[in-house]
Order: sequence, then C-alpha cells, then structure tokens
Amino acid sequence: MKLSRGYYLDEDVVAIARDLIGKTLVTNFEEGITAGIITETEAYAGIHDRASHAWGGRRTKRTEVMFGEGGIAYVYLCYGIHSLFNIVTGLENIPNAVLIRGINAIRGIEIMRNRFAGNLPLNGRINGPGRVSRALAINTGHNGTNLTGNNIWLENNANPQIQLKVTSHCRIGIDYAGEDAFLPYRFLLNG
DNA sequence: CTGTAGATCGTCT
DNA sequence: GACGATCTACAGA
Repeated sequence: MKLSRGYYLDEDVVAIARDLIGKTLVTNFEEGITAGIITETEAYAGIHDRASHAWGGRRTKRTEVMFGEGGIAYVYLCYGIHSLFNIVTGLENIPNAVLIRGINAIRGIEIMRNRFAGNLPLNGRINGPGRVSRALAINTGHNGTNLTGNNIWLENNANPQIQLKVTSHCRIGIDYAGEDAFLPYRFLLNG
C-alpha cells in the first residue's frame, strides 16, 4: 500500500527516519518500475541541526523545498556528480528531511543493473545515497516531486519484524557539524 | 585489504 | 573561487 500524505506530516523527523527502515521505495519512469526495501536512512532535523543545509534558517533557492510541507522529494547535487534523494517531512516552514542511504533491490533488478552498466552487485544490496538515486533513476530534476504521485512513492508492505532489527548510529560525512555530528540520527537494518 | 586521488558542477561566500 | 549529506579506480602492502 502506498504511504499517504498524512504519513509524512509527523513532526518527529527522527522517528520517521527510523520507521522508514523496511519500507519500499518505488520509482516508475520510462524504463519501468524499479523498487527496493529501505535499509539505511539519516534524519536532518530543522534549523538547529548543524548538519542540515537549512541550519540556522538558511532559506535559499536550493533549500526552499525543505521548508515545504512533508511528502515531497528534496534532491540535490553532491560533489558535482551524485544526486542525493531526501524525503521532506513535517510541517510547512520547518525544514525536516530524511536522506535515503541504502536499499535492497526487489523489483526491476535488470533495469537497475543496466543503469550501472552491469556493475550492480548480484545480491541487490545498494548502499550509498549516490548509488540509490542512480539505481532508481532519480536526479535533480525530481526536486520537489510529490511522493504520493505516480513517479516516486513509498509503500508500507514491509515485514513488521524488521523494526526489531533497526540500530542507530552517528551520521556520515558531516564532520563540519561539530557536536551535532554525534547525534544518533542514522538508522540501519541488521546493524 | 587499506589508503588516496580525481571526477565535476551547482550553490553559497 | 572554494567546497560538498560521494563514488570509483588504482596503487601499494
């Protein structure tokens, strides 16, 4: 079942980041449907989170979508190469978002393999936010896409037992965030 | 297996 | 004009 708009309106972005583990992320573009079970996430929590692009209330053309109401995609270019896919959550004017860092491919695996020129790991484990976007063909053009539409959406068909296997950790690649780099806002399946 | 350099461009200073 | 919520290839041990 597709997650509804209401799911994304929860004000606790950290709780959502944890809850998203085990959910299915789906895209449907020209080549067909591709999907994977989310195995790794990170929460970015509002203007007081130094690791967030919206830290200190920085509201620019790039971060504008983060200030929107929950249920839309925030996609931005990293290191000039990688499109990183985030899910905006919570209320309007409060910039909360969840970065998707890893999935297990479960549908359209051959399509994904082609997107990696045949280099997709055979076991279907896709870790790293850049590779997740590449596998699902998400790019910066999808910034602001509604996640209850027909191109990108999430499904709640996961095994509830998965929630018992979620572990929390420090976030990655944000050494500039000072104390906030140690917040346990990163969630993993199976440790 | 570990470490590191290079890629590459939009965004912000 | 510098740098980043990264990935890959390749060198060396």
